[in-house]
Amino acid sequence: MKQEAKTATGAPSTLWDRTRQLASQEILKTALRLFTEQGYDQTTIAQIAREAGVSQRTLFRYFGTKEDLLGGNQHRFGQVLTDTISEQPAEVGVWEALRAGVAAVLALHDSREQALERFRLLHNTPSLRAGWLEKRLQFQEDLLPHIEARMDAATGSADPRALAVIATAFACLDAASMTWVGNDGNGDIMDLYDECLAAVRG
Amino acid sequence: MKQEAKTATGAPSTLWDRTRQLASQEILKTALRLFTEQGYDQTTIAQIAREAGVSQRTLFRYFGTKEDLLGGNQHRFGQVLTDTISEQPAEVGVWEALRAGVAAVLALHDSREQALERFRLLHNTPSLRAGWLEKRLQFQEDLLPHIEARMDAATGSADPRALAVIATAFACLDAASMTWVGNDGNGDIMDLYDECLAAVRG
DNA sequence: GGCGGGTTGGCAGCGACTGCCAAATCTAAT
DNA sequence: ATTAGATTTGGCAGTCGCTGCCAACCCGCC
Repeated sequence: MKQEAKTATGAPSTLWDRTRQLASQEILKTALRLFTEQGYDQTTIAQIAREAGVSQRTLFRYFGTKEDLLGGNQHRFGQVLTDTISEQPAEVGVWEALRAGVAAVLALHDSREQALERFRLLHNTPSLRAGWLEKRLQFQEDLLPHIEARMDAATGSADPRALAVIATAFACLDAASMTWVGNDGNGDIMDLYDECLAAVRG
Repeated sequence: MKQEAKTATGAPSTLWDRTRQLASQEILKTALRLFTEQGYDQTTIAQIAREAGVSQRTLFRYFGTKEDLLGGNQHRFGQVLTDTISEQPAEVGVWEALRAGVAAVLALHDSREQALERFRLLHNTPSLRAGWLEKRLQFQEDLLPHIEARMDAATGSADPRALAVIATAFACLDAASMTWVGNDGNGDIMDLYDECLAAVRG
């Protein structure tokens, strides 16, 4: 296992890796199809593996958990988030920096339809929501030092303010996306996000 | 199992229910002890059942999931929250009403030590955190109409503001309790909560 | 052709959780 | 007291997500 040349594109070199990637995509596609067709909880790993033409064991080697099959490369979300925020010029305020990060993450989706589909699945499946929220917690933790640096906050643990600001940003994103889904994808999420923040910061 | 008992007049009357309640408490106590002793994930249902003197099957009949063993009254949290908030006089603002609800819920814990113990378990065990967050989502949903009524918000789903306010309150509670745990229970959570809210609302 | 490193698949097993069924128990009526 | 009826309990098997282990396999390389 050697992952070099990440980020898609170009030459995956060895034919081997190409096969791997193909299998990976096939699994992902099958999983997403079954999830939307019959629901997340009603779809078993065994079924996905069978229809994708791999063994269960191999499926688990590609994707460690069932949640990972949702495709979202959710770990990339965190990467993009922290990267975008840390790239903001120093004089940019915390709220603006966070807004930029949120926008960058939202821009990751291929299409509005795909985003809506995923969001809907996420919001309507309790077991998925839980996992997502947990991942969000990880993001918050990763973001902490960057935000603390932008405030006059000490990095000690006695100051909850940076954490509160981050959590609030996520809370607004949550409220916005939930409303967005409820509206069947009409309107712009970022507008809703701004509206939420305005309501909170009065 | 037991015999005799004509204690006339308890509110719960039937000796039967009393036995049930006893068993329930025994299970809860055993579970909490084992959780703090060896960690949540390292404790199996089989072990709890064995040490509590009931069958696995019965344990699952009392508490539907392992998470429920953490302190059964989490569903009461939601009750107290919504009750407290809806009891606030109409002229009280949303933030104040939410603050009252948070304070009421925090007052539910028997002691500071117990609260700290539970919070620590919650914050340090990923699987537990996820479940807790999901329950919080339910609370948010239950709270929505009450908060919307206090704002000029329409009850339609197009307005994310009420949701954002609620989610922000929870976010601040999160940040506060996390900091509190990090500080080994020193200080008052409500002070931290106020600090968080101040940082967010400028 | 043969070799070594990474990959695959199957199998057994764990832990949470559920359905089913029979035995033990409590409650109420005879 | 002795029934009958409604509950509760425990055990057993089975599902589902997930992991460890091991043999078979496929690749590029000598």
